[in-house]
Amino acid sequence: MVRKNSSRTGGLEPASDAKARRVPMRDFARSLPMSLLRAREAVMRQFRPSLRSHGLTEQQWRILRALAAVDAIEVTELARMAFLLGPSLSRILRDLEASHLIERKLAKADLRRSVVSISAKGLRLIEAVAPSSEAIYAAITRRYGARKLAELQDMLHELERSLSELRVAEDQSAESGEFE
Amino acid sequence: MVRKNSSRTGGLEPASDAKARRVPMRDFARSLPMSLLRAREAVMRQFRPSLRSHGLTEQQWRILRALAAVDAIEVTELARMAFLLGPSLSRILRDLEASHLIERKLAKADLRRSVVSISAKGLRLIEAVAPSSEAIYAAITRRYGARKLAELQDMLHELERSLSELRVAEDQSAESGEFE
DNA sequence: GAAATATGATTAACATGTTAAATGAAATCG
DNA sequence: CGATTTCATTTAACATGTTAATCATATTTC
Repeated sequence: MVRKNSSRTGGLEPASDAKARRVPMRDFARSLPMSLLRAREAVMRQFRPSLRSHGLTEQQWRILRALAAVDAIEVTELARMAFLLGPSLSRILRDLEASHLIERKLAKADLRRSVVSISAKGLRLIEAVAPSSEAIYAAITRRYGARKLAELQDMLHELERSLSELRVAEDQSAESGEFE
Repeated sequence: MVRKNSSRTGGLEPASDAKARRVPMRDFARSLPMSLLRAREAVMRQFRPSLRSHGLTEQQWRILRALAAVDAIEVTELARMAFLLGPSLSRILRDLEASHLIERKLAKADLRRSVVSISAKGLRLIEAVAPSSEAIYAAITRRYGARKLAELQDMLHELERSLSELRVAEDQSAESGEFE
């Protein structure tokens, strides 16, 4: 029910032929991943200039904010909080530490782990950025509507929750395709 | 109204102090950007293994699908369609061309522009990937609910639309903060 | 129509995403 | 307790995101 038309057009001149859509599928531009990507980009476009004017990337800001919410935290837990993969986090922590925005020390009980915390300098930076960040968030909320925004967040969390129960289909080719 | 507590804690031992939150702000993990990021990641986690088994990245797949929907298209328009920045697109097109999945030629009327189209090999690849891709999308729709999914997409598009009218505040520090 | 300006596309440089492999330390097994 | 396995983190390698700069071609201006 998917393989619409097997238009094997042979080796034709690609631009001087029919202008009709070849493999339509589910109108690509309106797919869920694209909708989510575009919406997130529309939001981040509002924040990036402010962060950038303070020399911060989006991810660095996420880490500093996560650290500001706790006293100290292990790297793995920080990755979960800031929703970053280990390798990204590892690099960013190295740079933030070099900038003296965070501090790091080994866990006494387990030398594999290290514990990260924000520095006084990092806190000052957060306090410098927070006002414009809050103002932007408030402007977005005003524009879109606080009620609708809360509803959207609920639906996003529910999407995330329901997909967490869906096992990913690894080698689809070897399975019959039906799961449940 | 933002600068909650200016807890300039001096040069203290960062881990042996209070465990209370220092700069709470808007509970960071539930911010709109994080919600959108997490939701999108939950969705893409379903698709990536299938794409990967065909040697495709998410972005390469977006480009091929966009190209499959048209006969030929200029690079700038393709960037708009696939929602990619010029530099990313430029690199990916170079690689896709080297793999003979796309074809490229100069526009006769304007030698600055080039026109891209999908190749027969590219079409075959799409037809090979589409079934599992459609199956995954169908599974997501079943799980979350078709009605709710459509509603979510509407809300995302409305968010994107309403933010497009919000001018970004460049140098917040130099402005009085109110816009409208 | 030559100089200045604007535009389409690419390249450069640096940061992050993504998967695999490596490294070092802790836990487990025999 | 020594070998194996597991675990936390980092490094490696490659692809993309992001902004600035470059390059070639078009357009505009005088």
